[in-house]
Amino acid sequence: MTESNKTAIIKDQIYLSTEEKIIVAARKVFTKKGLSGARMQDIADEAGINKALLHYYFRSKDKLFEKIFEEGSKKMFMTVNALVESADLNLFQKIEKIIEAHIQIEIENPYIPAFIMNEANQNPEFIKKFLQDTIKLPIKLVEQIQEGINLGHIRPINPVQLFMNIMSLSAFPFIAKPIFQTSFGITDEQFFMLMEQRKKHVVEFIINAIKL
Amino acid sequence: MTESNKTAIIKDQIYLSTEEKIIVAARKVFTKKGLSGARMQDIADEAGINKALLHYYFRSKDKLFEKIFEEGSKKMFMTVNALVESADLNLFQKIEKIIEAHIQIEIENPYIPAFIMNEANQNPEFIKKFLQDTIKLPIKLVEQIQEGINLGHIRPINPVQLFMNIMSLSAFPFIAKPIFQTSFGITDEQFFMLMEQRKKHVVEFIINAIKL
DNA sequence: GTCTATAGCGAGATAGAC
DNA sequence: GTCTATCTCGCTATAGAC
Repeated sequence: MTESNKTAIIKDQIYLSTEEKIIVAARKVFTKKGLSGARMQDIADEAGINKALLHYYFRSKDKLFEKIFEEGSKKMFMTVNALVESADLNLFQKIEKIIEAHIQIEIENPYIPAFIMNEANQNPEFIKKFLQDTIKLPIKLVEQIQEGINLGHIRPINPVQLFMNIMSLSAFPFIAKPIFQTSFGITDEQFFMLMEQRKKHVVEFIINAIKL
Repeated sequence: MTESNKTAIIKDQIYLSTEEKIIVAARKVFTKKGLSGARMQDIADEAGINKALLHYYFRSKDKLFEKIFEEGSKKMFMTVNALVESADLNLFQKIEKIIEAHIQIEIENPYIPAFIMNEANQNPEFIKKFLQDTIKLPIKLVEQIQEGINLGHIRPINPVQLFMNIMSLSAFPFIAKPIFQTSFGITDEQFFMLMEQRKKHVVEFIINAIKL
């Protein structure tokens, strides 16, 4: 990103290089429309530049998509994974942190869960190769759950099912957002208020479900 | 569907009219690839017929897609909705029936949840118009939850959050199937065994979470 | 009702001027 | 680095023979 680049964009209020403008625009279009649904023209329009420039900065649509998918999936998985495998939280603390962090990230990036799941389903081979370093078995968490059962702190439960529950309760409302909004007849603002409340709700719900 | 039609297809073992073969093929391709990702050629190949025939039976790709989306969304929502709003089940029975039916339908149609959510996110206007008759506020269920709280049968809880929990715990694992399979390193068969177990697991999990 | 051939357009990608 | 113009191909859709 050169200086001449940046200064040319002051009219747009935000001080972004062309490359950054492309990223922002591509993020918006790809996360909404997916790889096959997105059009390079839409991204160019959104960025306020020409189609040819997209190819100048990123060789192809696929390359640009990979960039966006990588940053999106990293954002989603990295924080949660770190918490899932952290060594210095007990089980209940860990569940609380995971859920609060997970839902918070989704509030800030509501399109990402559906975006990732969509591409993961439509192109599993690509995603498996792409995410095999990012997605790991939650060994530490599973151990802690097993330990909690052995010590009689929580009910007997399949750790894998519990892990799926934690992820499901955090992520699904964002994936089903348009369905739930239609069903409940609520605005975006009301939906996000529900999700704010949901942080505490899901933590309590899970603790009540498992604790003895 | 004419007789000559049917008899021409006996070589395929299964006795399907051309129209039915198209539906079956379109269901497979659309649910996997989505509207924008699907190719009419792929559907024709899958059905063992020519592209032109697709247009003969269904005027356009969009029309064919609507057919598939409608049957898919109906299959998913109708049974669950009927249970949600049924008058002759108490709250605990109802939660049990909803979850068992929901997961069972998804075991039989594992691609449908991701299919519906994907299109709902990529084209919310279309979906809202399309599903506004199908998706209703779960009034009866919400009343029963409120009643359970008032009678001291269950903990105080936001009925809307509980409804989202029921749906999340049933649907999300199928949407995140490729992710979970990568994470756990399990086959399709093992995944479906997990989902069979999950029927009872989720019912118990929710009951434990809410009952006093 | 089913096929082959092709029209027609939209989209990704490139050439080349500035 | 950015633009306009254009190439090329793939895809939806239709025409028309059988």
